[in-house]
Amino acid sequence: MTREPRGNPLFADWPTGRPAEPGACPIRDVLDRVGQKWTLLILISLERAPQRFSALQRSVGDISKRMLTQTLRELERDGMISRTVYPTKPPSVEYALTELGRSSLQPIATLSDWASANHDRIRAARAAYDAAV
Amino acid sequence: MTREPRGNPLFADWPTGRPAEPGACPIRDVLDRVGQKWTLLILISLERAPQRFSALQRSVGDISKRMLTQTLRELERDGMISRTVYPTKPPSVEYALTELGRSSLQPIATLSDWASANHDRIRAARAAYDAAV
DNA sequence: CTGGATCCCAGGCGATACTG
DNA sequence: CAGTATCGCCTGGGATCCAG
Repeated sequence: MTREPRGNPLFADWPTGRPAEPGACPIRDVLDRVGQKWTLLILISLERAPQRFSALQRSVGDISKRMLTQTLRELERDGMISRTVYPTKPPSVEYALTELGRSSLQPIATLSDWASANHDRIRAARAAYDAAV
Repeated sequence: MTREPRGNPLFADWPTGRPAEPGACPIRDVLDRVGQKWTLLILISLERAPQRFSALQRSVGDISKRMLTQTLRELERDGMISRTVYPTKPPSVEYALTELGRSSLQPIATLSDWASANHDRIRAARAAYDAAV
């Protein structure tokens, strides 16, 4: 409640804009990932069962190979999923959630539940706002 | 667990790409908002106290007027915040969380807690991944 | 003081074609 | 099968100037 020199210390290294430390803020860091177009779809799809590249692509829907690869790489780098290569004649690669990845789905479910529960209110608010143009 | 014609029904209208229904999927809908660069900062900043435009701008940090205005509009449209104009000589406008907005901060806090708790693991995973180039 | 209008760039993302 | 490479579009978002 006291004065702060420039906003809340909490915010000090928040915005992504700061070129200082990439990944400085945990929340931004996680949110930037989760906010990406395909991340959640992939995580949820993998929650049902470990899957191979093409199965994943079919499961997720209309994702391009490019984005599937890219998102999988990022998730792998973050330790959310594992990638196992089986050196068969046509190579097959299986992706699976790690413990970390699985644990992330719990808080995400909380948010998702809120979204489902309040979506009607949001839509109503939008309709009202738009009507009031 | 049965066969689905084209992936999980859950995914049917998920991706933002679908021009069919904007806001068809609650989770995408909410996530697209929350994933935006400034949304969370503004919500959290307003949680501390209702604030006026310029106070908000200072509080959030290095946000431009453009983005502040835009994000506030979207949040207002979604019914997450309220906007009250006081017709003083130089007009002043106060923004505050609505009940809906306040309620959204709870699930967000859950996610945020997870992020804080696991950020070290994520950073470690990244370091390991990058080292293994 | 609180925005709106405009300009412009970087990056996200899709489509397509090629490879081990 | 599981990617990689390239291109090109479109949007997010910063900077700047204008207005009530």
